[in-house]
Amino acid sequence: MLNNDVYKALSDENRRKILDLLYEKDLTAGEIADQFTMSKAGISQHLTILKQAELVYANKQGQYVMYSLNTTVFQEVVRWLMKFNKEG
Amino acid sequence: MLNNDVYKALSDENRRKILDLLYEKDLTAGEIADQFTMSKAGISQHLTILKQAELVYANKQGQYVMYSLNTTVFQEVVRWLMKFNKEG
DNA sequence: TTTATATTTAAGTAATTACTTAAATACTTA
DNA sequence: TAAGTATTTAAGTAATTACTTAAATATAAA
Repeated sequence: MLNNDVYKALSDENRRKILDLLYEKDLTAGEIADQFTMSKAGISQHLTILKQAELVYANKQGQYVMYSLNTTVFQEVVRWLMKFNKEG
Repeated sequence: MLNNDVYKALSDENRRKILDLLYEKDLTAGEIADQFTMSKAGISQHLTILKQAELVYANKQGQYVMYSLNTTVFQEVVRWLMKFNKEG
């Protein structure tokens, strides 16, 4: 995991929205795409970036790919940001 | 403050390094630039992006501009990230 | 007031990013 | 096996980003 990949992944509004959706529940690529006006291919590319940053897991289930959050990487970002935060 | 500006600002490695430097102590634009191989103009542009995201303050002191952290905005980012964090 | 120093702004450019559509791949079901 | 559905990959493009150098602005000091 490259630290830079995580911040780059988080820098896109659509990708942050994907994370918000996955926070509610696990979703297939198609279910995620349904929440956007963008093409499925575009969403697939965003999912690849999130996967590479290790912010999400992808599990093939038959012809579907189920996406879920990988919460472990968020910690590192929070840890770095927390040091700037008055409230610790 | 636009939320998106903050994530965009944090997505660049050089800008994160600037924040790390300012965490140690307040610095003038020139002192910051001295820590990089990049041109002073390039650093000035990065500082503008950090200012716009309200991650730093800029205070003119004579011919110098003293930069310092604005810690308040970090909180919002931490708050969003924390929800994804098991330990949050 | 001239000269030097600090910083920003402007203009241009190369690289990267976020998309698109079309084609390919993988699986399911008739 | 053929056809349908889900997803990814490829190829192309427009917009954005991160830089550069040169010029402009502001202050300080000779």
